[in-house]
Amino acid sequence: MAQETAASGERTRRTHGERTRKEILDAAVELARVEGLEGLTIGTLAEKVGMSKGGLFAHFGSKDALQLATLDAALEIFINEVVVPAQEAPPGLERMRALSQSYLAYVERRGCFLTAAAVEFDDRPGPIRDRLQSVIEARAALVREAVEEAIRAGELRPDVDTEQLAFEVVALTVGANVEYQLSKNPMVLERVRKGLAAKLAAIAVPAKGQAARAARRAK
Amino acid sequence: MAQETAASGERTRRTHGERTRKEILDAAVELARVEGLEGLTIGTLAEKVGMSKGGLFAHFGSKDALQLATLDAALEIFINEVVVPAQEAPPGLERMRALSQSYLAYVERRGCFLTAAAVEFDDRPGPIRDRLQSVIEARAALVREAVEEAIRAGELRPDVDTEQLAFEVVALTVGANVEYQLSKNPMVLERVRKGLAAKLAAIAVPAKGQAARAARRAK
DNA sequence: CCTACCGATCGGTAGG
DNA sequence: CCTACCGATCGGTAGG
Repeated sequence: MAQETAASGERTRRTHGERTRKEILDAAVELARVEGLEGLTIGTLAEKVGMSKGGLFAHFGSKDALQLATLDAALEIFINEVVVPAQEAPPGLERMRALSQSYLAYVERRGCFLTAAAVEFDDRPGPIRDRLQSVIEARAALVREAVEEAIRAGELRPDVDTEQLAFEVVALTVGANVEYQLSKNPMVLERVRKGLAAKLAAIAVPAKGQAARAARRAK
Repeated sequence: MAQETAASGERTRRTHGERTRKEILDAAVELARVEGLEGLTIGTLAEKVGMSKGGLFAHFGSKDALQLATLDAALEIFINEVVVPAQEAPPGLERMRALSQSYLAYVERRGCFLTAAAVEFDDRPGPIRDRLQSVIEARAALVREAVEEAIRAGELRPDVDTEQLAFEVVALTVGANVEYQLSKNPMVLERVRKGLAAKLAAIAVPAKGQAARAARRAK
């Protein structure tokens, strides 16, 4: 999925250009993580990658384009570190758990760029806000799918409110991210894990012996 | 609690100075809600309140001081709109519900300034970050107290993990705030309310008839 | 990709 | 509280 061999004729030139762009965007993501996408500055970024302002500017054409490209680069990291690893887990309950685990590991390593950008741009109409809205909707859909798979697989009760559960899982982890970034208290991460585990256990279809009782209780 | 009659001798002059400062800070909070505390600018703020840059600057002495004063003004609003109304509810489970309700109403009206500032400053060491950390700790303590009161009043099971429950309530509402600010989808607020209600119901000491069964189940 | 520049705005100062 | 100013930096342009 990741490997795609290009015709080697043009390779050198294009590879160079794309590497430069990638290096710029890696630095931009790192800078924006601290300063925000609005605080991201062409001058500071140029200095960080050892390039002139004009030279760097030529890569993007406007600050808006730089911000969008930076957001996309951050989303690529999100996908690589959160979504892809979870996709390797079997669909259903296990994938739900894998998604939460990989998200929390990502939060612990670098903080959730998506959350930071959403809070920064929720009052700034424009292409960045639009993109964030659709990405956040896509994330919710991803979790909903995992919930639906778990129901189809008979791992979660069929009467589970899919949207509601997906919402709670996302909100809990996002809220934990906010608190963790400020406090860096590892207990925060432990508490989300514990809370999520308890929540899933409470609505899981119980194993063998308890099944009859559970069915009666659920009516 | 809100009314305090001052000696009327100096009233005019002092009242004027404080009203000006209050007007400035009200405008600052409004501006910072959109632009962030870092995006808050002395020039823009001066223009908004119809004052010269120099004149406004003299009120605070530095941008840092202006940011801190703005944060404090926003916290005062938070206390007035979220904490105080909930304090009028009887301690325990009802106060927990009142806290969530007033917080969600505040979120619906204006968005949570605390969350926005926390996300903006979680990577910026300094007095603002320090203040945010202590305020967020104070908020957690407030919720924990309400949980403990509910346990003492016999409304929640005595084996409830106080810290864990307080964490989950706060994280869920904060996560919902993030999503709501971006989507403005009223369903988000409904889902938090539903999620919180279900969570509390699940650990509440059940009324009369169910008490024995619940006790056996909890073991 | 560079240098050299533009007008605008930044936080802050001085003098009144 | 004002005017007038400071050096630095902003996003962006031009010409190479």
